[in-house]
Amino acid sequence: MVKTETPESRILAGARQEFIEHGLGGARMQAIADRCGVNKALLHYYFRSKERLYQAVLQEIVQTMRNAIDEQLVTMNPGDDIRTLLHRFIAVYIRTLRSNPDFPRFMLREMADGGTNLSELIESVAPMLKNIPIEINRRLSAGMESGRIKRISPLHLMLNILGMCIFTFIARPIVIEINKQMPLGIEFDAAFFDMRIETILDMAMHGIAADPLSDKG
Amino acid sequence: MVKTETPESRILAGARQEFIEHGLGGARMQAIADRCGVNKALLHYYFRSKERLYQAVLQEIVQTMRNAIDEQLVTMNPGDDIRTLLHRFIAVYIRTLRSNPDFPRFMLREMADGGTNLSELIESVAPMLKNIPIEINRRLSAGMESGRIKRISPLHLMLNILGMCIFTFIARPIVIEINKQMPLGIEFDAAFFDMRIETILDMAMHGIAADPLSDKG
DNA sequence: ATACGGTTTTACCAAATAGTTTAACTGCCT
DNA sequence: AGGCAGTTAAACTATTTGGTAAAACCGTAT
Repeated sequence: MVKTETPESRILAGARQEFIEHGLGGARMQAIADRCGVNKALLHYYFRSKERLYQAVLQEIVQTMRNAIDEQLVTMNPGDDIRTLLHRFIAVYIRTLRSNPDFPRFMLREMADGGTNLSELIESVAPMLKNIPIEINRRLSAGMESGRIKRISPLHLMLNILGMCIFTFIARPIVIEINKQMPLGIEFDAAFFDMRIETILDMAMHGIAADPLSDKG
Repeated sequence: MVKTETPESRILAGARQEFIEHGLGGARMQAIADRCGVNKALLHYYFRSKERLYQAVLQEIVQTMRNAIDEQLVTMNPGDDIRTLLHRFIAVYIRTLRSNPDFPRFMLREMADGGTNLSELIESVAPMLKNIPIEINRRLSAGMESGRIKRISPLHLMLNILGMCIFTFIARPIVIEINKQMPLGIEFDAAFFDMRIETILDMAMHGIAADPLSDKG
């Protein structure tokens, strides 16, 4: 008799949607209640206040992301070369965000609001922002010394890679809108995201390789 | 006797700040009035409602961006090669956003809110999203046929370049926060943004050059 | 049946807030 | 002085909304 759908979980689900769509300030408790077909009083019964409910939702999302990423990271082997590392890194990002398409929107709003929970969010993304870059940086340093990899600021490299990954999802509504105005036949399907991974990896690898072209002074 | 500071302009300035910091829903008319040392009634005297005031602010921001970009674009010459075009494109983006650091924040919130005004925003950014890419695409096609440039989807290329440019500003609060937790001596100064332009251009150019490395099947 | 936890219903409170109104004030022009 | 546009002050309305209170409802286990 395992209840797969407790009132709490239903409320959390409804609240998550509402918060994602309208943010903390814009969300309405009544709307949340309506979403999950539950009485407004029950929201306060389970979660003391709107603020606490929001925190619960935040925690849930962060936890989901953390798990998804950790799950993928265990496949990362210290013996892998830089290309494999970057590939894994990029794939983790794209795939995890793809299966949690709400996360970027949620995070963007948090950031736009000045994000009181920003540091918490950052900490939750620490595995991505710290551990992996450190591992990658080690390969980079080695590569630089051996001359196979060009001197590049790790920060800039990370900004570039993360930007290419995350912007994919940020631009989604824009691309869809443009697609409406002048159809380009763009679909956000599995193939698209796989192509994204390959393209980003390719650009990153060529970007860090020691100058194969001599179009720079 | 030119009034450089009309009541309207003062109100718009105050409103812009308030809307940027708290969004349409979060902004308070009283707070706007306080910001510019003006009576609340005057807000309604000049701008009928909160919604209209917001629209006015939106228009102002969009116009500012459009002007800044147009201004830079006139320097773009059809005879320029792909590298020059990309450099100009990237520089316009970085520099324009840098001198209007509020814009990304404002736009992100608009997008997070589902952006009723999104299509308008997109149209305003059309010169960047359409005209230039078209010009660049022409060079790309020519380069691809001649074999100097590798086959790459223009959409993916644009997502990559725009991502690297825009994420610079999106990540700003994150980088600052991380810098607090473990100081890396990162400054968002002119040198940093110039370096950003060079790095992005470099990565983009190497990314599109016909395979100089053979690390791909 | 009955006692109980979870749930609903309904009504209500208190605070915040957009917007209105009206009278008074202020500087400027004639 | 008198008038006028711009501006302020302050009280007020109407509405929304988070949160509370209390009574009733309902299924279930004892």
